[in-house]
Amino acid sequence: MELRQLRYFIKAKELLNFTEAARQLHISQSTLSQQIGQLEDELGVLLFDRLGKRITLTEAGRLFSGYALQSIHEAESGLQVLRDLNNMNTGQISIGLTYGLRPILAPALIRFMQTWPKITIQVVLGTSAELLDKLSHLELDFVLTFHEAEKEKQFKYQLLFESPMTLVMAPHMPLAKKKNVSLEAAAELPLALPAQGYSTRAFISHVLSQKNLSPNIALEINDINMLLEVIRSGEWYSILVRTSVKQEDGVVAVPITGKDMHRKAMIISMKETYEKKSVQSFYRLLKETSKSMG
Amino acid sequence: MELRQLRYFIKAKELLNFTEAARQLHISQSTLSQQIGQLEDELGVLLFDRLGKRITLTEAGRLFSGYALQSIHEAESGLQVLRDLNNMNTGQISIGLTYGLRPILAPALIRFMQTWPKITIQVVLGTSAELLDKLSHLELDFVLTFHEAEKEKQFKYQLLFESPMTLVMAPHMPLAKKKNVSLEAAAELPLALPAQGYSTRAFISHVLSQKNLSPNIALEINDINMLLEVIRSGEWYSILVRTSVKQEDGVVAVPITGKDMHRKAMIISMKETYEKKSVQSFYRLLKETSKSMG
DNA sequence: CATTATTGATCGGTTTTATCGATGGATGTG
DNA sequence: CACATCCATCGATAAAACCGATCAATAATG
Repeated sequence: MELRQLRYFIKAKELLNFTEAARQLHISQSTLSQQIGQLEDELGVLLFDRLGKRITLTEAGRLFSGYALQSIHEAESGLQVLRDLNNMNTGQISIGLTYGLRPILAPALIRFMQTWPKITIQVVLGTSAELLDKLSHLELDFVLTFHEAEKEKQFKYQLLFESPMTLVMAPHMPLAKKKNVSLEAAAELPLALPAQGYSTRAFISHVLSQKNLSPNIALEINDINMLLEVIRSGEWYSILVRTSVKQEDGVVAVPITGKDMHRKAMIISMKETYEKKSVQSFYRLLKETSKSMG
Repeated sequence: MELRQLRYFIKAKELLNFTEAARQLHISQSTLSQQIGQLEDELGVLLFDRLGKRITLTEAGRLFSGYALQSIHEAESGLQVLRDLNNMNTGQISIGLTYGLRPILAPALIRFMQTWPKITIQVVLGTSAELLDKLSHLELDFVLTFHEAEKEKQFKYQLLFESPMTLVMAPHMPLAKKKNVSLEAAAELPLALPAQGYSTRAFISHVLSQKNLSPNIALEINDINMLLEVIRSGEWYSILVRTSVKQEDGVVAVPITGKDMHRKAMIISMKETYEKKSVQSFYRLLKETSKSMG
């Protein structure tokens, strides 16, 4: 059993396709097939079921993959520790980001890349659930998302800021001059909301159902920028976290009243794994950037 | 970086002697030297300081070794999981044992070897501190020891039984017929005690100093059997946990009064690491064996 | 202090093995 | 039914792990 074989196995497990996995690993398909076979021989069990051309993970493969992943991760953490020790400042950071928090990451990202030019950064957009799943599989260094639910034991949570939910509309709308607006009033309006799957949408649905309100949802859009464009037209209203809306978007955001009508922006990372110097530095940048937010 | 290299590194780190490490790894010294060198090249740091013929771990080596060990351990846990899944019932168990608990392990060991004939068992005798150190370095599956001090977060504790401290003497001594005896009385007697380093000795010293008693220690012996032999002569008394003394030893054990005068026999293992089926079975045997104890 | 033994690094040469391209069988797909 | 796609297998090749011999440095010994 060698780390090389574990790496091959993990990639094959992720893609469930030897040909593609071999391509991504920069080896030939035959090599991958042989190395997986060799690993299976050594372990004494099949890791994949070969049903003709399709392959699926066996129960053994599922059990083993967690340990394989952890083994690889420990070795790479060791490497990273030594890099940090020597201030090599190289390596990669993988960040999970939900759509609503994009405006937060951008400025921090720019400042980070100026101080850590040799670090490669990968940003993965996705839903909160998807990203936390990736995080727990050690595919991400941390996740930036809104989070109010109960905390899981395996994760570490750092609060960045709290931000109120706002009713978003074109500047010329009558409500635009109000200091705030009630959720009940908002539910009556023709709404254009982020599509299902977005954490903001789930949050809105949750608070509405708690108050037994059935909103007037006229439009669902998969993209925040397009959503804002639609709002600017003045036909519809939307409900978004205030920090999702920037000044230059040309819309007005009026806070919605109520004690639960604010969201908590969090950095979520794995507890009890080595945290690279560069990642720690990124946390500081995010917290500084966030001071003015909320 | 491959597991092979990590295994070589760990062995070299343990022995701080490449020649001997290579011998134990069944490879030549030149191979070990090359593989360590290759690993160091890849990591970009020296893991060992070469001061002529002596080698010592560098700071980098110290940092890295924890991750290397963990990486190897995860891979081997994965292997063990699959063996358990297939009821292969092979492998090795390493047990840390303190002297005072030898009588507990022996019967469980015999029954275990009857039901799990293909499992190799390694028993390591040592002081509690030594063994817990080995445990935390994943060199042992579990440790069998008396333990009253506070619990450490990384360990899991399973209570086997509690057993009173007793005054041990030859059967013909006057005190031998008493139901119990006070610590104060015991401190006056000529005592033959286990030597420094034994957990029982540390415990005795601790309770005596708490009561401001200075005992009359006439003899210190490094071996429980020899200690008992000396006691049988009738010249001295000793203080031991009751379970350390068997019927056939030909001595009498009279409980010492006082609420803290009993010791807790524990199974201590690592939290959050995979526990082999065979080890779990060993726990059950130990608990059954212990029911009659205390 | 000179001698000897021991240790780790290095250098060719050998063996092992990881890898590749080609091929074939199996299985979906149009 | 032809066709594309996927994984396993085979022989050949390149890479690497490994070994024995040797050397320099150092510790141990008399």
